[in-house]
Amino acid sequence: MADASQLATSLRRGTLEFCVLAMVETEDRYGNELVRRLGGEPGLAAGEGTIYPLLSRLRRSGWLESKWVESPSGPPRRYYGLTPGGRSALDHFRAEWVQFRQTVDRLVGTGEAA
Amino acid sequence: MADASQLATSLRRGTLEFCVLAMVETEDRYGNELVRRLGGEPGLAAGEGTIYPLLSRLRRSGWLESKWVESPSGPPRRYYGLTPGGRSALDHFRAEWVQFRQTVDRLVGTGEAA
DNA sequence: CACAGTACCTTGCGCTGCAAGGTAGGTCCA
DNA sequence: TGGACCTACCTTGCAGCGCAAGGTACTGTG
Repeated sequence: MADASQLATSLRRGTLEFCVLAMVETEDRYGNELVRRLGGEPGLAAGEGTIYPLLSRLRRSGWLESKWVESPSGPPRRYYGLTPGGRSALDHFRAEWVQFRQTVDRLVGTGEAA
Repeated sequence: MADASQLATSLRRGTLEFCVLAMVETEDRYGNELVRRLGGEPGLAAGEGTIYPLLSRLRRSGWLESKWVESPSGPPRRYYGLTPGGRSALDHFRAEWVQFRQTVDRLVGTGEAA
């Protein structure tokens, strides 16, 4: 039911989309680039089958906008950028995340007050 | 898609079960008690429809054990306690959580190190 | 006895992450 | 030219979890 990989998967839920928003906050990025970058993040690695549907959802939600850009070598890329709505959603998440993190730290005790 | 309540719901995913494990770590507790206690935790409030199936899953996983205890007033209660397997799962989660939390903090930037 | 309160559980749904499969354009080299 | 390989995009079907809503049963009170 919840072995090591399942654990990481469950933790990702609901957080991944905001990590993606944060990654395109300062600079436009394209799908495959995000897959590679997330692959290097411990606990957040996600494949194409996760990222592409996620990007589509965020686009439909009006949080991301995209534009096609020719690649210097290879097929064209769809670059994603943050919309004003996406920025405010990200800000909202940041506030919620801080509170959530504190609650979990206090409840499960990260080991400092055991 | 992901408004305020949806956001909190998604964050809960995968974390709630370990918060429950932590809550019965030092003392046996029963279902309704856990529902009430979680109700007071910001970002973790969960109803009966969430907690009871969760407790059943944890029991089937061998992480929790339960015993029926007569109540001084009202129907009997099913008290839950941590098994050795549950304790090791909780320890595993603690390690995973710290890493995950750090990754998210770094990626989305909680504002302190922006 | 009816009613309210406590405590347990189940059903059906929606959302999300994922593995697997599929399309198409570009590059390289023989 | 043609085939192999890479890049980059997207879709389908499945599984798990949280949840609202609905349901059962026991206890105490007026």
